[in-house]
Amino acid sequence: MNNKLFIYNTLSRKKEEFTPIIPKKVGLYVCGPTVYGDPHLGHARAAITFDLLFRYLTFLDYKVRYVRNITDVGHLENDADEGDDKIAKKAKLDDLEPMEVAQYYTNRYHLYMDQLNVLNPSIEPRASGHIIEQLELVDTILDKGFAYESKGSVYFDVEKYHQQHHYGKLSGRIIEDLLSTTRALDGQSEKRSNLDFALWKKASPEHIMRWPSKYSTGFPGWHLECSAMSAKYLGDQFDIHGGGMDLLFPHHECEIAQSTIAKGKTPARYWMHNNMITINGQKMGKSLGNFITLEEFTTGDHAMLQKSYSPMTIRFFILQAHYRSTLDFSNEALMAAEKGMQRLLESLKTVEKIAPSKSSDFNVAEFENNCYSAMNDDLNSPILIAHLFDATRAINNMAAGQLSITANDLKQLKDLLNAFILEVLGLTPEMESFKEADTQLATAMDLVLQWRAQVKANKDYVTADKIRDELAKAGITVKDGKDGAIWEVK
RNA sequence: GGUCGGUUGGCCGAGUGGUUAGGCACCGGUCUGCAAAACCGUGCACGGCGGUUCGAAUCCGCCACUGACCUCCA
Repeated sequence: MNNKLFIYNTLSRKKEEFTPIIPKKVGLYVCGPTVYGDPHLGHARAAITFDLLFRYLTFLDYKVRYVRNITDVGHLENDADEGDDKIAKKAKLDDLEPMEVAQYYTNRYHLYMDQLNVLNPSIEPRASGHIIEQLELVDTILDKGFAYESKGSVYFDVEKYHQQHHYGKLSGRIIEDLLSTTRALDGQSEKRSNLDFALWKKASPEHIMRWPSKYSTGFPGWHLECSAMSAKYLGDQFDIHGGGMDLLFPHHECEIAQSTIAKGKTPARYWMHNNMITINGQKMGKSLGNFITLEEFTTGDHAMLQKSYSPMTIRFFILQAHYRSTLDFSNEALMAAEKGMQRLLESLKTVEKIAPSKSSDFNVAEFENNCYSAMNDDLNSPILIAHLFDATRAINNMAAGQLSITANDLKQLKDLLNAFILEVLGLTPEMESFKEADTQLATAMDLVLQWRAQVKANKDYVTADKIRDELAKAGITVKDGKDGAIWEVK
């Protein structure tokens, strides 16, 4: 149906046809993690959502520069009167250098992104490496008269901005409502208005992460880093800005305000936001402390988890829901995803065994069209997966001789499966067997199963069943297949 | 309180003004010494009340419940 890519733009609240500023090139900026904790399921969703976008744009032959930052400074702790940022606070608790903490969690983030088969961005800038650029932005905004100094800190003047521009154009916030409902926080006496946000924050004496500036020794405000780094690597205006829905306000709204003043334009033309993962209907996140880390998923070591789940299962679980919908965590849903994914991936092997016929019962052109239409409709991965399951059933029927396909169609079908399952969705069969093989056990099991096969050949089923039962008690499941028995450790 | 969203069969989760989403589970079947696995097949739905319409789960209104943001968060 649609041969053009449409994406939902939060700015217009509509699906819009995607047209890049420069033909065939895309500038993409996504808010990355704050590295002061282990990556959890929520991080996986954001990363996979924009990995899907990155992969699909690349698949469509766009040259994409994908920038995803690492936030290693600047987040103000809401309960920290002294203006500590999160990383510094954690560092003191752990008695480590702040940068050591940031590096540790950056490494952890990379480790789990690799396991999820999330591609590396083109550039992964760190906020701490762009203090100079951020200070330049502070200067510019001050020069233009939309910021003011107060006790060594610099704040953005939201009310003045709103007189000439629209503060709330992205989030739909109404400034009058915000003024009456914004909470009074500590340290706000320095600000002219509750709505004003920090561009530069003076560091308290015990604050470790600090940089010199003409305003004070301090650190940049959180919203500034994305404005500075996106402009540096993608230009004053670029194509797509992504992030979690929870960043919509105030983070992205503030980015727009800063860039509008400093650069004279809205930084990005398309704003995309992934929805949250919920657990028992509530957002999974730090605030509620109800998050499950990616490590816990792979070990199964969490009270909420009935078993361990592979990173690929998590990836598939996330891709089975549309990125703008909430996705509810449950063991049942995870296990369903696990089984479904295995069936889907198995089709890649099954399709290799099909013998072509003179005629086709399978409409490859329609299948191809369905796959593209699904992705072109705002990256509708669940619909794409549904079509892939339709193909899986057809393939199984072909392998069973119930349906036929010509050699030409078969070739196309294989290509499409590889393209959409491996390249676009980024699922990898190899990573399924990520549990390291125990070769000694494997050797012993081979021996046992050979013996059992002999016993079975002699129709000594009592012994054969005894072997199977005893192994089951030891946690090893034996399944008799057509080509001999297979086993797995539970 | 303000702003915006959601409510789909046992579970997860798409979508559309009239035609089967899909997965998992269940049930039936094929296969198997048996079982499991695998494969094939079937059934079950659109929060409540009104309205618009030839026809609404899909559009509109009201109600109920629920979530996100408004403070760091993917």
